[in-house]
Amino acid sequence: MDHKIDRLELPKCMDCACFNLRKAARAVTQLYDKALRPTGLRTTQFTLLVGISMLGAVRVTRLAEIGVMDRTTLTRNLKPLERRGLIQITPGNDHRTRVVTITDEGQKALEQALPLWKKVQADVVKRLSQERWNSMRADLGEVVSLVSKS
Amino acid sequence: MDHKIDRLELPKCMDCACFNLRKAARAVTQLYDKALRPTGLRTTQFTLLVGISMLGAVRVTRLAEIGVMDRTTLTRNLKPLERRGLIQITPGNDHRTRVVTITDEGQKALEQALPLWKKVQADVVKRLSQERWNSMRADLGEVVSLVSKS
DNA sequence: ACAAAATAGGTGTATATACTCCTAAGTAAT
DNA sequence: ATTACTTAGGAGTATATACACCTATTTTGT
Repeated sequence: MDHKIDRLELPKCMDCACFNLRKAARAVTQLYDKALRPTGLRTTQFTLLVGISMLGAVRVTRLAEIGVMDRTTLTRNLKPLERRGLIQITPGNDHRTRVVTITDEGQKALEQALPLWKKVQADVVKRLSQERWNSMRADLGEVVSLVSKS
Repeated sequence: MDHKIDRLELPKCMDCACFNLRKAARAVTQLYDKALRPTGLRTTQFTLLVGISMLGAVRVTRLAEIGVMDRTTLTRNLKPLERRGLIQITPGNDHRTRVVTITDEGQKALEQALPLWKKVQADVVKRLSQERWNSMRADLGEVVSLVSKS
């Protein structure tokens, strides 16, 4: 019994949107994480700190929605930040909720990380060209909204 | 001491290439994983099976390179496939190497998964439009090659 | 032939991701 | 007021990801 899959079918799978997006995400993550390494922050953590700092005080579920991230994923991603004292998680007025805020330590870490992020971001955008990155970012947004409506 | 970060600095971070790529990757992964769920395969696993099936017999490091994936990540990603008997890992002629091959079980799983993948892929491409996906895929490839040359 | 260098790969550890199932607390129906 | 429903969130489990460090094997320089 030879396989029933046509030899021409499998190469098509290299066009997989999920594979190509994940691959690109892995690649840039390595680049950004390396750039942020002196701060001890991963890019995921940096992004969370930025969001928390901007929002002031935010519920867990809301923060998860913004990142198109599962709520339970966010809970786990907050752990290392809390352990390092960069954020605080306290019960909200609605006693079901938990509110996340950034600490002074967190602000300081953010100040330290910001110039490193700016450098690697500028480098990536420059090498892609600003136009290409603009259209790419729009496309990525389209992908996200497409999935949200599923 | 009020924070020294200009109020206009943080919103710029929402343009982060890493954040936007990871976010989009999370979104599509949820879509594809859901589509493949009846097979018990995650999209990552499906992609690996496709690659292994196409390449016939491939060394661990080579397979990792193709996916722009850390070698040790691949090692761990192969584990669930091996445990389910979908692939085999055997020592190569060069006794340092390990060669990965797909099993009959793996071929069968692939046959089962292929139409489900085709459906979700076609759906995504259609909703994005073929043109947009084409340009997007080219952009993603550009990102990967950009990072590889760092 | 043998020591040094290079190569292939795995383990330990830590983070990232999400599904299923569970508890607690608020809200609505009667 | 009490029950039913809904909402917010965590815990258990499993996969995904990669860095630092380790071992084993091959290649290379002499």
